[in-house]
Amino acid sequence: MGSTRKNKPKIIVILGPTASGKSDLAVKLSLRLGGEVVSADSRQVYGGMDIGSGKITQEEMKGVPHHLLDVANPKRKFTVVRYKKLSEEKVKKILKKGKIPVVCGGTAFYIEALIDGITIPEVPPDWKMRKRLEKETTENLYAKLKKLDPERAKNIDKKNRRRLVRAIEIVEKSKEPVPNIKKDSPYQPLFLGIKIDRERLDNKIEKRLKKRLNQGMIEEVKGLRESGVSWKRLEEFGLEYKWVAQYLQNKIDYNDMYENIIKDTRRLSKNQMQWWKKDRRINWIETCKEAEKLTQNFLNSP
RNA sequence: GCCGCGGUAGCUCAGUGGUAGAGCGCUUCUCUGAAAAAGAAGAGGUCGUCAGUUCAAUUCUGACUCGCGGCA
Repeated sequence: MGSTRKNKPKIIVILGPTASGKSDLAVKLSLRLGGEVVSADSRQVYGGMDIGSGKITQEEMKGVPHHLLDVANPKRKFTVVRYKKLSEEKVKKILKKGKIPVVCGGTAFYIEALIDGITIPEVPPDWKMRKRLEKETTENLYAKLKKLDPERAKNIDKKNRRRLVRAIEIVEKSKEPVPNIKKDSPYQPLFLGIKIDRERLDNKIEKRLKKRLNQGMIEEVKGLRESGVSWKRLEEFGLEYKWVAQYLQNKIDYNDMYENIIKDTRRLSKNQMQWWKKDRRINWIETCKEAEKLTQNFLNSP
């Protein structure tokens, strides 16, 4: 394993909680070392969702190419598998040009799919089947899975309906048990995690929300609705889109919208950290200098 | 000053004559085509204070105290 590792292409990953300043760092590093940014953000893949998802602007890119932004239509569902496929293609192209891919984003699952090369069963979602299964009680779903695939039933979260439905879907469509998850990274990654204390992050979250509201975030959501994105769909995107959609439907007042966005964003940042805190590969950095130093050492090493 | 309503978990509030619950927050955790998604577990309360009735009071009674509203 150690010997093949050297042949793997180098890739840089910038991660961190929402509002921690990942995009800026990605641009800075890319300029310094000739990199191109591959976004890893489950909402920024959608066109038209700019302000609410905090998409980097043309100006902020400072000429650094950015990928995996605006590659999907918000009316349709985009999934990890699609992300994995598209991002792998982009990374390959960037490497071919002799540039360094800089993966940057807050969607841990997407990063894992790309960097760790996890295999996801080749069974596309069957929404009709899911709708049917949704009607069953959680206990029934679990019993059903236990019968179909006792192995998977052993370690699945028994009360998580969404997971149960997916597992049943895999078994029923593929006629085979859910395969064990496999991880096989095709890359040699350097993980840079942005370290920021709770209080400072909370301040940034609130400041950022105010900025987005000033930039016309509410108008953006209104525009999406007018272009045919349903309220239900908007609410699925969560956070800004969910609460602004409720506000626009007069379900909640402005203040509740504001507070709920703050609340959910804080919760999100905690959940993101939960995902990463056990990953020993991540270098937690506080300054740009540290990042540059680590990057340089990484690129100079064999 | 009088009348009314209220004081229960960090917050908003349920509730019961046999020492208590929910939602949110908080802590910890999971993660196999929705992942900013979907879930799990846990820690928090001498039920405003004092006294009375009672085998037993957070629950009934009284006084006090604090908050809110109304009348003076």
